Amino acid sequence: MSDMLAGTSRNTRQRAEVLTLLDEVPDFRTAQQLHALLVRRGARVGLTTVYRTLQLLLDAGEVDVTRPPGGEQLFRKCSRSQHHHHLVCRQCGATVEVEGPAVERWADRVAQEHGFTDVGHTLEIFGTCQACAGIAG
Amino acid sequence: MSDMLAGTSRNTRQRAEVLTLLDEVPDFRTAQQLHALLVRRGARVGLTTVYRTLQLLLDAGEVDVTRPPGGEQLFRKCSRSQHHHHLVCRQCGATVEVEGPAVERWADRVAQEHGFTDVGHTLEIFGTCQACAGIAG
DNA sequence: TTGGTATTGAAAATGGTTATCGATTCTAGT
DNA sequence: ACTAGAATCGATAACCATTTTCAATACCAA
Repeated sequence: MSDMLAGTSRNTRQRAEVLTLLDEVPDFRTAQQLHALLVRRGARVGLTTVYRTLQLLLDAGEVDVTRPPGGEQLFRKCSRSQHHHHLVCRQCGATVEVEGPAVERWADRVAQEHGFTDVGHTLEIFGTCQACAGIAG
Repeated sequence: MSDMLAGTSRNTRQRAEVLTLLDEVPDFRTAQQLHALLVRRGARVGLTTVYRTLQLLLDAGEVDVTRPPGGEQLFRKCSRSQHHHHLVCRQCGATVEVEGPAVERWADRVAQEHGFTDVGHTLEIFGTCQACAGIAG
């Protein structure tokens, strides 16, 4: 697992299980879904530990989180660590990483024009992917 | 209150109180904050009713909702009913309505290119407004 | 006015997420 | 290896925003 976390952290079996799973699942998933997947494959990891590890990975910038309108938090280990956004299927969580340099500039400019500082933004695109449209279309 | 809601709905005192308050508060507020404001001014409205009325107004497209990372839902009656986005102060909820036609087109094009249908997006800019920066800057 | 129905709201339930805390496990030092 | 000390685990309880329940009430058409 190398040094997934800085400072005083330990490489435990549980964290390795969560990291391995995240590498295998390409879609956005809830913490509870990830925990269920771990249990199903026989990995003995508590739900609490899944939440904690995801929070650690979030702080380390190793995973992304998004929250669809009316839904719970979704986690995903993205291929790129740089700033980007997502196109996410509402049904299955299938994800496409997208970049929008023009959007970044636009958001920063708008905020600056109104005297806002310490600016950040959230931008996610939600829809139904081709596979899910074919099933329940 | 006129016909704020279609179909079988009634013009109750409680709904009028919530609507009046929303017209007076220019910033994004949580349901609980709005309820507290109502109680403070002597309006006898239950928290449940505030939640329910906000949901009705949401369905009717009369109020907007946003959810800052790690926070609860924020509600606001916007001046324009057409699609737009917000620049919101993390501290006080001060809000600026903004439009980004280029962003809309970009989001729809990206989704279409990947075969997604029934597409929507969330885009909000969060920061610290000038007033709050002056207080705790 | 009156009857039927939508609405209210206090209280309880819900459900995702976080805190507790004793048991366990890793790591460094010897 | 052994041991001490700290980090981690995880079952359980707590948290808290939001929703549901359901009996009492308020609205409105006739």
